[in-house]
Amino acid sequence: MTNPSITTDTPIRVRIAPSPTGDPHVGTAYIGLINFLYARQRDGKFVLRIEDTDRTRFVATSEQEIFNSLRWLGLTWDEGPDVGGPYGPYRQSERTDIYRQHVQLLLDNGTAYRAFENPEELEDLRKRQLAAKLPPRYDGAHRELSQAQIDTYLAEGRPFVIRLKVPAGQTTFRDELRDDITFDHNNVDDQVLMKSDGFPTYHLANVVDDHLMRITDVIRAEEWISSTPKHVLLYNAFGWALPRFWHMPLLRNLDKSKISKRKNPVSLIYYRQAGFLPEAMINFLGLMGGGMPAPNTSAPTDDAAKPASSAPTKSSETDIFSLADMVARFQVENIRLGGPVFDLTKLKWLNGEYIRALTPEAFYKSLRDTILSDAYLQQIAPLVQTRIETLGEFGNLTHFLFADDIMPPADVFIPKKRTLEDTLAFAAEQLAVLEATDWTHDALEPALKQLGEAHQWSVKENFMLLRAILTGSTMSPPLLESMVVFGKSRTLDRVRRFLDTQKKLSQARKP
RNA sequence: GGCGUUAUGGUGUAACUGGUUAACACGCCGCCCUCUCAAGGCGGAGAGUCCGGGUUCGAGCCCCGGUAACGCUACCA
Repeated sequence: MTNPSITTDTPIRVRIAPSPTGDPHVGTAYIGLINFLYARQRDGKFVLRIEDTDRTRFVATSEQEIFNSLRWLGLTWDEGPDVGGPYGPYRQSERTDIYRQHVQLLLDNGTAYRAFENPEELEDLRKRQLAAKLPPRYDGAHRELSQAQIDTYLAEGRPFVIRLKVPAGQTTFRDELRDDITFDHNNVDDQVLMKSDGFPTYHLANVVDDHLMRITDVIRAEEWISSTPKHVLLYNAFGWALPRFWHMPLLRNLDKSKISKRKNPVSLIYYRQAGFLPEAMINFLGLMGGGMPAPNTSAPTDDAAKPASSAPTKSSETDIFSLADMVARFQVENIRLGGPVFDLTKLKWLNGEYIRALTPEAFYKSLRDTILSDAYLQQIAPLVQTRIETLGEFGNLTHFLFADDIMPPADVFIPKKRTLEDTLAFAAEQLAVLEATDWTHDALEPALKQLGEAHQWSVKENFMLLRAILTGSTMSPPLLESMVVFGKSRTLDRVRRFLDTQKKLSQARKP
């Protein structure tokens, strides 16, 4: 009864499917790298698909930033929204008809059904279940509605979702890195496949697209393991062959939790703007989870006989390698499954190695392309023109835009009439507002002022605190303009680091 | 709570198909070099492989049972 698997001679096709909901994520780059390598090593195709089915979280600039960041790292794709390809469109928002047709198939063959509850009712159900200490999941109330009832609801124009009808039993699937994994269907929810707005959820879109795009290997993050049974059920419901599944470990914060912006910079834009070299970044990602054998271990078997008077292996031979090296030697099946900590300290060391390896010319060029680019300097110049009397003073006022270790002393950042605690609490509020605001002067100003009013902080106190955090001083070029120039990801990182450091300081003070 | 996954120094990894004193790198400490700081060189501390059983002449690798961490548990992906 199980579907035939993808056979070994099917041309390899893999994909990454990022969501344009914010800054491009290091996790996307990591999964992208593994997919890229897998395809390149097998003469396969690497597809980029944009999963923009969640209208509520959609960020307009995000897609382009995803393109830019992946290209910056050298992870180029063979098919995608911008380069086209034989299985397009590659943007899910442009494939809604396809999903609608396919979900109709499921409705027709009885593997899916309409459910007419609204979000409030579902939330209610959830709360009741939680209160009764039951696992929160859909109770299947509309699983077996009569045709008459359905028609009535439809005639009323009542909104509905389409859910997967999970049968009794269990599903076992093979994870290429872990062998068989079994889930009892008691633990698989009747997943929503089509939202009431007519857009599919990830689960439906992902299966339909992977099949239609002839994806042979689904290489994605471990967080998807729990929903794989739903996907398998969907493949079965359509009568399609299963792809191979490879679930990669999740990148972690220092405390081992899933990597998050609260605890670690995760934006690829941040890394680019903060002056990390793409070669170092991609190298570092290649270190995560292993999979990269030492250069001489996989040597042809013939000369394995000789003792190979093993000279101490230099770090430059084991930890430092290029994307091309990875294509040549990386082995996905050797990936270690423990979640690797994304350790900035080692990334910075690696980046330093790459910087030192540059010729003086190349080093100068990379400075001029990034931290000292014409574009950057041109944005900065107008901010200081009226504030300096000799050109030599340029650095006095702009040093914070070129430095990475800004930390204001307490007497600078705490307003006269505020306590340390209040100030830090307010700064945390500022961070939350900044995270949620478009990075333009016109959006930032009202957002910050509104926050100040809500907490009875004067504009002066409000802006001065932020100024202190960003510049380390109470005197600087105009705050909002400076923030815009400095960029969202680096500004947020600076505020987060400030809060983090202050938190550690106050903890150290307590005992 | 339920389900799933994972587990080697602080961190990233290595250890052939069970085989000897668990290796390399980052970080940390010390020394050398040096006008300073880096870089570089040399050296050091730091794990007995999550815990408890078992199989075996022999277990980080195999088996059983725990524990912990993480993930999922949405009309998000």
